[in-house]
Amino acid sequence: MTIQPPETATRMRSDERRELILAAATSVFGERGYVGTTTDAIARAAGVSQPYVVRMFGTKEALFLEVLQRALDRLLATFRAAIADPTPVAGPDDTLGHRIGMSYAELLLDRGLLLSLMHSFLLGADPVIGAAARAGFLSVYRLLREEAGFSAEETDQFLAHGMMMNTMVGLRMADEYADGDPCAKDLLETAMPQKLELLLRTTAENTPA
Amino acid sequence: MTIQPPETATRMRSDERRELILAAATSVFGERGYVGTTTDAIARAAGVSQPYVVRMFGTKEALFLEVLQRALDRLLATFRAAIADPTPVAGPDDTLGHRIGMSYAELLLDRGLLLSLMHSFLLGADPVIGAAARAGFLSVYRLLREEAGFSAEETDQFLAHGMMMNTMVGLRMADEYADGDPCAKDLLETAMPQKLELLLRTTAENTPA
DNA sequence: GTCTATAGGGCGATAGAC
DNA sequence: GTCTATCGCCCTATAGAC
Repeated sequence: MTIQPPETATRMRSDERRELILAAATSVFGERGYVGTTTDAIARAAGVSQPYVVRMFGTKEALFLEVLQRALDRLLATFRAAIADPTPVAGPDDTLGHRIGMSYAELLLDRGLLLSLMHSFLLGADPVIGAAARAGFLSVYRLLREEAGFSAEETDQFLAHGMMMNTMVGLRMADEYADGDPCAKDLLETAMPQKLELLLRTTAENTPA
Repeated sequence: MTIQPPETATRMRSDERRELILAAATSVFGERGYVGTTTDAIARAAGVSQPYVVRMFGTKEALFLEVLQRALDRLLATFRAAIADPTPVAGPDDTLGHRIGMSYAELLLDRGLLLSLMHSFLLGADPVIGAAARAGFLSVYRLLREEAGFSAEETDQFLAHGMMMNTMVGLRMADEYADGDPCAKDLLETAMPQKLELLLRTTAENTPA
């Protein structure tokens, strides 16, 4: 009883593996979507065997649901931090909307997080994933209304531009920008002001598809 | 030479079948996405055999690309008609943005059209589909800027709310609305003013998944 | 032109060794 | 706890009859 039970060390390791797999799954799900992702691709990205991934989470669907829940928790926590943080952001626009918007854009750095959510938003017809996705979206809506104090119109503006940003990321529109397309340049500079640099950084890392 | 060649009658029929399959494919792709859709599901929806679908379009990918192209052509034509149409719409808001926005919402009646496009917008990592999706999105952007005369900011607003609407449809958020969720009610009434009735009509038809 | 039958490959999940 | 091996299913695409 004086020493830790022997399982502790291994369980620690197991938890780390779990986090590693969840991170890999978030990335791959974000890139290829729920159906387009194979448990083998996740396993390779995490450096483990495919059956191990399935064993640890039961099913591919359960794994995706956990990725969604983590992404949502992270998103809500980020917004709450932005609401609570009294530090003003750089630049002339220091509204709460802008602060939360910038914190949203920073989530781009977590590879696949916003895209995994976005993919779930198109799976509303799926009885399990669709229900989770709707509940998740509504919880974000509620936070903005009730905790950030946004009006219905402000919330709509905020969410619409969030969906636009997710779409730009999903489209890999930054590739056109990098190729010098002037149209893509206008589009991205207007759709993601002050966030474009962040996007381009993320894209460079994600190049090896 | 006085009579039509005998192929004509059958070719007519073949074209009708082709349109039938394209309509079915648009619906199913919109509902389940590119990867989640089986050629067999499309075939059943169109009342033909699965190999016939593949034979007619070569591959599932080629079929999806044709669905995308048709959807895009339809979208661009709809916008051009709204720009050219001098008839004012009902209600106090008779800006060009509102007219085009309403014409966009009417595309909801074509089952799966906007959702098939939206699904392609998340497949930017796919070398073939991603390239087509980016080009398609940019062609819409160009039309709004050059033909509708929108500023960069107006275009951003328009597109952002379009993506928001697509997301609401993909999420089946109207189901929550129908279940009486007050949060979903606020959300939808603000995100899709004057278009909600249109959405609810579409959803009712799409109930059998 | 449209079908039935089926090949061929890939995927999620299970069994079982270590 | 993690692996290798493998089952069984499903899906795209092809072959070939009518």
